[in-house]
Amino acid sequence: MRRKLTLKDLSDRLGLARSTVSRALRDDPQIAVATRARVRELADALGYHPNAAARALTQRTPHAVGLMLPRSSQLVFANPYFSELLLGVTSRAEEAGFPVLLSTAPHPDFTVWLREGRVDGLLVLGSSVTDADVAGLNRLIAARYPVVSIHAGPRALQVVSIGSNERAGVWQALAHLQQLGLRRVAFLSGPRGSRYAERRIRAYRSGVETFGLASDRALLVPTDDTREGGAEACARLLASETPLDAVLADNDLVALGALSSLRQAGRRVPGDVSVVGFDDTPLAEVVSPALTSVRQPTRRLGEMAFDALLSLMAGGSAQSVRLATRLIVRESTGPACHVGGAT
Amino acid sequence: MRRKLTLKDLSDRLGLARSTVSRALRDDPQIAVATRARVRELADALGYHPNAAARALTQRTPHAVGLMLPRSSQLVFANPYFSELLLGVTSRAEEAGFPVLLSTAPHPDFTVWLREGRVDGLLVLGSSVTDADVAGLNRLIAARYPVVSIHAGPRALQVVSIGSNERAGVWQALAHLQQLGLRRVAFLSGPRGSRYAERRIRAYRSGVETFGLASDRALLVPTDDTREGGAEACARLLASETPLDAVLADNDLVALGALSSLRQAGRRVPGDVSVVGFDDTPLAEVVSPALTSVRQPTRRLGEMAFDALLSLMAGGSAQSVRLATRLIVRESTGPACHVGGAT
DNA sequence: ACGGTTGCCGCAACCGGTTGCGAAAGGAGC
DNA sequence: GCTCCTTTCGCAACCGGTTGCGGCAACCGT
Repeated sequence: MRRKLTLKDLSDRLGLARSTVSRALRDDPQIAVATRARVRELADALGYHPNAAARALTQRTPHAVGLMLPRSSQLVFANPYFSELLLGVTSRAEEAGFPVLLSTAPHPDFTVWLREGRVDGLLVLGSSVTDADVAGLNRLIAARYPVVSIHAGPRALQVVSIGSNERAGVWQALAHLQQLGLRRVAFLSGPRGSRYAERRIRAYRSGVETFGLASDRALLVPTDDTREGGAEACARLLASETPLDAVLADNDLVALGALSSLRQAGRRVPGDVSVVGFDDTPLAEVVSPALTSVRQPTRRLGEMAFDALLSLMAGGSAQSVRLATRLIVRESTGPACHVGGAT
Repeated sequence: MRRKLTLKDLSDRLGLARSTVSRALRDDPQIAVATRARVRELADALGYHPNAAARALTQRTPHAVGLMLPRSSQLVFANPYFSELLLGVTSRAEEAGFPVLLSTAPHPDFTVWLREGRVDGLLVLGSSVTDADVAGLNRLIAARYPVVSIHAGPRALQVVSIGSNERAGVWQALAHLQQLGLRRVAFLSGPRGSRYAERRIRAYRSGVETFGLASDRALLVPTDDTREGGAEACARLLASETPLDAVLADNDLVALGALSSLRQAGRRVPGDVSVVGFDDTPLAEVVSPALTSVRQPTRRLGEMAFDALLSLMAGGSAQSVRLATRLIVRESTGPACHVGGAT
């Protein structure tokens, strides 16, 4: 039973040629209607489905798109942000009838899929592209393989990227804090060295300058972008006794970590320290105090990335896009209020 | 440039036969070492990779496994529980060198992948299998296609399933609440009609009886398993003035919803009402008060499911498994304390 | 009744690899 | 110098479909 049915099996039973059966199944008008019906009937009865590989060999039809995840997939899945992104991608992919091939494999392995024709296009998470990956990807892109990056990757990566305007996002947060009269704003950034984190760090630095906030090296603390990392970084910051009015986190998870460290240290939020997250994941409104966060149009990002890829795969062109971010103000930010506690 | 390289291209350039080139690339000892090197070199230089479809045609080697998501993929991605599951699956899949094909397509479409040979095995989420899907899946299974279900599906589904002992989980929660002296325990269940939800409802009912808790139809409120649904259901429950000591939620999201409704209604947690979640997602420890929750070995579930599938694909056998759950007690449950508020 | 259409269908080549087997080239042994 | 055995390759068939084109029968008109 497990034995695969082939066209030949059908044609033998029907006393027809393979080609005839093939055409009949594809509703070729060349074949008499009666014959078509007869073939279709047997095929249904036997549960026949043409072999995908064989069909792919002649019909150069699109098959699937690949989504390349970072090696540390744990990071991805732990962050609801990526869930949202994935949702955007898969929802569009479903509409287009494309399965999504997921891989946490190292990039080189993955790009092979493209060359092998297992996938017809590649979606990469810009933040997960390392310098070591750039060359391989650039080669693919130069060879006109469809590749789209979600968020910009390393500068050297010559790829269409769909991202949000992170610089503006950081600035929105800083402007908000400045308006609240907060000057000493720490940034719990992503891991030092990643282009992605460096980009936001630059945005933070220039923002600090632009808005006339306190510039202090001690206020920049890298994290590993996890909640635990955020908590630990924030705890270290507090332990260093650096004066602190507010914390801007690289993502919501880090912000949650900061919240718990602040609570442990007995600092009130937002009375003593305001906290701003990034991404505006569902977590933000769940936690208490509800998190002020820079909203990215995350799902839309996933959708647009897929659409861009689709266009590329169809032989068309696609442009890089920077979507706007928006600051969602909730309870975790507010003016400093030196009532209760010390003084 | 986009023109695909074929074996023939290589063989022509090298003045060798296709077969020789093919063998050389696969390091066949039949081929002289020098020749192998020469071939490999050119292949590398040209960036040649054999076409996956063509290769699949002759080598009946495993290619990928499919993960069948429910139609409402939004639900899946919104729940960190599934992220964890996915992490388990993909981490194992990566080790095994299997890409994971994701689909939110309706099941019939998906099972076709299996028949077409696009995937060599299928992982389904038991909770997302509808009665309409059962027949098709059973047919596949009867034909000895490798299928593994994560959590048990409908009773009629004859599939190997890897799940947790949900009945025990529900009982653990109820036992805990009983020990706290709480008798009126509401259950915010999953959607009525789904086999999955009904299973837990049965567990709840029998648990209520076993532990001598209050049995009241009004205490059973179905939700759609989202946070909003949980909030709304809990609000309705409160509005109905049904006396209430504790709430057991179908998952952590629902529990979070309940928390916010309770807060809005001015009920203290756990002073007035205790809340227990299910799944013990990362959310549980983030929210305040931190959520007591029934922990499922979620990631392990994903891993074991993949392993079972792998075994099936290798022609071996696999057994259904029920993993144990564990109650993680945090701040959201405690003895009733009628101090502050009314009376 | 006969040449010409038309409608259906089958032959065979092809997609891009893999593989069994036989043949040519080269070296060893005598 | 002539067998005989290896080593190294190439021929051809095959995997399971798709497709160009040609053949055959039935049917048409006259």
